[in-house]
Amino acid sequence: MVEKRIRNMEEFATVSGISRPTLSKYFHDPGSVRATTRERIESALEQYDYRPNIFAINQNRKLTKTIGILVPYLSDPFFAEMVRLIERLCIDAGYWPVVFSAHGETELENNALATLESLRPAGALIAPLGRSSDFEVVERFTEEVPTVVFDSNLEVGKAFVGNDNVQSIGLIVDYLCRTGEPPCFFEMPPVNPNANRRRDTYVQSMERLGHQPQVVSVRGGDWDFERIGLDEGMRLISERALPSDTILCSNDRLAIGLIAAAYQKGLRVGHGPGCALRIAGHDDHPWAQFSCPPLTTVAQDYRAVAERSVEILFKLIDGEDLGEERQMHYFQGRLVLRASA
Amino acid sequence: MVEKRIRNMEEFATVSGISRPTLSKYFHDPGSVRATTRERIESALEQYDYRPNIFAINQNRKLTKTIGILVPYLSDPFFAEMVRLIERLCIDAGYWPVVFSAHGETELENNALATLESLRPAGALIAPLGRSSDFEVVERFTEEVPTVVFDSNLEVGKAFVGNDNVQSIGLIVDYLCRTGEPPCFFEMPPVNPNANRRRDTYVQSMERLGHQPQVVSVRGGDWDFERIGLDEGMRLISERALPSDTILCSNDRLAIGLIAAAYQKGLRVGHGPGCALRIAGHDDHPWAQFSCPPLTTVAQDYRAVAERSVEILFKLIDGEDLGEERQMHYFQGRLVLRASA
DNA sequence: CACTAAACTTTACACCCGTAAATTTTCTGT
DNA sequence: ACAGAAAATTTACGGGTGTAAAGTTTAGTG
Repeated sequence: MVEKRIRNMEEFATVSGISRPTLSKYFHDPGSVRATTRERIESALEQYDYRPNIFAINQNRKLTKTIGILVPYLSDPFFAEMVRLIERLCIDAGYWPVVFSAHGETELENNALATLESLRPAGALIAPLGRSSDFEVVERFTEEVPTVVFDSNLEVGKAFVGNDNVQSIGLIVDYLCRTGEPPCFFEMPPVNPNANRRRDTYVQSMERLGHQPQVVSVRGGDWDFERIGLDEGMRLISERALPSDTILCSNDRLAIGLIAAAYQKGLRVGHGPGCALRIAGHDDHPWAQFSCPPLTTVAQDYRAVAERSVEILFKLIDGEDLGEERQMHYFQGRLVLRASA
Repeated sequence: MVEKRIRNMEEFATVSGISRPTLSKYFHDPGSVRATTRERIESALEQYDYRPNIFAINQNRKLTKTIGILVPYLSDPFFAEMVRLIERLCIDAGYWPVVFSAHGETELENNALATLESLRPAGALIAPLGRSSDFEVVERFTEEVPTVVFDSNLEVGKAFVGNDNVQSIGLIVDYLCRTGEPPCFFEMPPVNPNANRRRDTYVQSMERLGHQPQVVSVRGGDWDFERIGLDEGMRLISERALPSDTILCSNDRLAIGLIAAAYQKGLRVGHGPGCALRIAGHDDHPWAQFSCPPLTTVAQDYRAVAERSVEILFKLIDGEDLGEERQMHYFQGRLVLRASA
């Protein structure tokens, strides 16, 4: 590595003895220049530390290599895991993923979308806040940027990829009814369409099986799900307000909080003899297998959702026609039987 | 909102009746133009949807408003939480945080640093991988970009902010020795300097108190800590290989896995009568309070670390002289007594 | 109303790279 | 060795904004 700092492509052209337009071609696609030229450039790159200025590049390219990823709450292990998978797929495809979190707030989601749009990304993968999203803002964004919506099905963009909540909730309700007392449904005020869909499906599934649906709704409006599960769970147990000894939670985080509540109240959770409660969740969060007892739940197919989302986005970016209809891809949940129910 | 799309600042200058240099000043700092002018600009902004092109802005500014945040593993709840706090502080200060994760891999860390550097950020807050970081790459980065290192004290950059592991481990070792059988130390191959420091401090603390230190090291080299805690915990319990009934884990994630192992082996964890094991952790991870039983641990001061890191970075960015010496800020841990030990 | 400082406008150039067009060099196959 | 193709070079312009310099308008003061 030589002392001299290269400040722009012009200088690098001088020291490498390659013309600037050829260098520009090379940096855009190394395969587009002759092998001998490529070797000369690359040996120069080893001597002089130079990288093209990203801002100047993107200013002129209609199509940047940026892909925006927006999630409602990055500290939620579900989204953390989805982002991890998606990022990897983007990187491996030569894109540059940029992650934004709405931190659960409408205003920050709008900000993130605005910032993202001004980055002129090739495309975006977004999981909207849902209920508290500013619909028109999100819609306008999707009209400007090729976008795949995942997880939370806000009716915008050209495609949606997510979990088939009707199938997955049906699966676990069937299981719970088949193996013990029919479940009640434990939920908090829904933050997105998934939560509503899950509750409605629970009700329908119970009715289909000839049982009386019983929904337990507790307060709490932020993203601190385990806390809500714990606090409200403690209260419900104290007040003996749970209408069934089998509790299906709207999601795993709530279930983990509820399991903690049961533990602290001295109630044994599980399906064996001597157990007072059965608790089941939904999602198969990364932490679900480490609760005590491990959580029976329905696994969302994280990898399938991530892969299909990215796949469709790449098609959109490549200008492939996906037809007039808005595409919807639902992946089936998979029953994960552990000790809690 | 009017139909016509504004394509650049020139056009916006025409429609708003304000000259382009004044607009440029306004977008850089709204307070730098006269109130009447500001009002005219802002009323025009309501009519015409215009935002300056980020790429063109940053191409000319030596100092961008971008702040890079790099963590070793974004799905780790500790880092997810740190990123959440840091992002908020940056946004509130008018900066534009960009988050990168090394996904636990040296190569991706190097990539992220390279990408980040080419963004010409005003500054960066990085938690290096540590042991598997490419020291020279990280060092070179910190020479180019004002950087605050947090959590993992790689000896680079102008400042480090993190937890005082000597104090915090001393605290919990004291507590455990005072209230029951002296602890053994449960660790996996250290991924960063913190893990080493914690083990060494454990050994010293035990010797200081006149006890025989006993370190249980298990294999496992990735970031799947709970899994390691569970699998190796099951093995150790089966083989009766734990040298003490009190186990201090290198971090909370390991402890949560170990608690799950104890539960699955039918061992009661806690400090009451009838308990077979005491298990303690370190960090006060967001999930520590929801384990069964809730985890006794030492809380890192997340907020203090985030705030001090950002504060120092802003000073660095403002060109304040922090002196020749590399600054090191250690925050004290706080004992969090719950039911597990 | 005159004076002054602050704020604004006009003009012009810079930043770094993409890219098109015309020209020259190099490679490929016979 | 030679024609034709492929690839490189030279030249030139454009993109959207920052910013400096010089000139003009505005606001504030007495």
